[in-house]
Amino acid sequence: MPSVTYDGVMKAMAIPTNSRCSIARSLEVLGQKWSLLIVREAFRGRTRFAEFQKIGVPTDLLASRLESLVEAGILARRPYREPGQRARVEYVLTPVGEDVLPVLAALSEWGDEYLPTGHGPATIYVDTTDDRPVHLAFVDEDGHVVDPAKVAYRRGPGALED
Amino acid sequence: MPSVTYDGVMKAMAIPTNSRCSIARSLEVLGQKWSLLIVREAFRGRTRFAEFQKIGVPTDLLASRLESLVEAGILARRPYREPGQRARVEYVLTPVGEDVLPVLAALSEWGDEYLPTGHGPATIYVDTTDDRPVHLAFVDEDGHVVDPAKVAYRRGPGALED
DNA sequence: AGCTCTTGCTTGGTAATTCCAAGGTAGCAA
DNA sequence: TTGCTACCTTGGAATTACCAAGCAAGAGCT
Repeated sequence: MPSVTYDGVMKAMAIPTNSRCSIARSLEVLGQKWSLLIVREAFRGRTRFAEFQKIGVPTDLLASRLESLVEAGILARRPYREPGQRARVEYVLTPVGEDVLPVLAALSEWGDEYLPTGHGPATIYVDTTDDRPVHLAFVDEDGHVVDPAKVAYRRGPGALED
Repeated sequence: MPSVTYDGVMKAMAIPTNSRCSIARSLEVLGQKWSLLIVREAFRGRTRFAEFQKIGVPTDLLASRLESLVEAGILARRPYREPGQRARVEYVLTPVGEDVLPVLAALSEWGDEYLPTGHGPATIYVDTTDDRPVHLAFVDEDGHVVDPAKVAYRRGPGALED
């Protein structure tokens, strides 16, 4: 598993910003057009360039986004060779990439709630041990679910003035 | 509270896509540059144009994003008047907007984990009833926390053929 | 060897989006 | 009437995204 650091990503991507806000930092890699949809496809088991292409992303952007996602440690290039075929590379989720799932789930739940299609959710999240549906929630340190309306944003140790 | 529907948003925003994927639909409004950072500021209690400007968003984009967010029902325009001042409008989170918090929390937690600054998290999430920290987790229908590594993506009732 | 096919990208030109600096407007106070 | 402030517009340059076409490397076929 690659060691991914903020400075490392900034240096490699030549991004000038140095935001103290982790949302802003996350969005620098995940907030570009198509990035999260590519990660979504990776969660669906897609690994190859041609498979990712099916979602409609232009090929030049796909190449560029795959590079960024590999750079950020979300995807890893893995060589493979099918019998009688040439060696190729595929893109697989790393543990870092697997931890993006809550972001996808949060967007998914919000969209299903407030931008419904009338056909029901296209994707659901399940516990693979028993196939029962799960959903995102805020929990306290004891693992008890907390009413989201009671949850608020507070300044942490890394906050700057203002 | 405004009634926000997918078709309503699509019609109002003249967006041609009609994705079955709720992630893609959410990203049409929340995935534009600055949108989520503006919502983040709203959670920090910012309400006015000049306050939002401080995060560095160009004014023309800010005006445009505020309009989109109001259109999507995430923010609401509220007239106000300070003594001896003219009447103005401010932008406040609606219940729809408050439900975007898990998206911000998910991005925040991922960024703090994998793109750390070395100064600790700039923001934390707390239960306002007792000020204890909370975090996002997948829970099953009984409210029990599920190991995220065991959670997977499945096709739901609204999924199209592949 | 030569030809074709597929996958995984580049490249070149155009369209859309974002950025930046400047200006405009409405009301209030002097 | 002349500022002043908050909230935007506007024009134009820079960046980003899109689209069609092409290219390179290896495998299979003849």
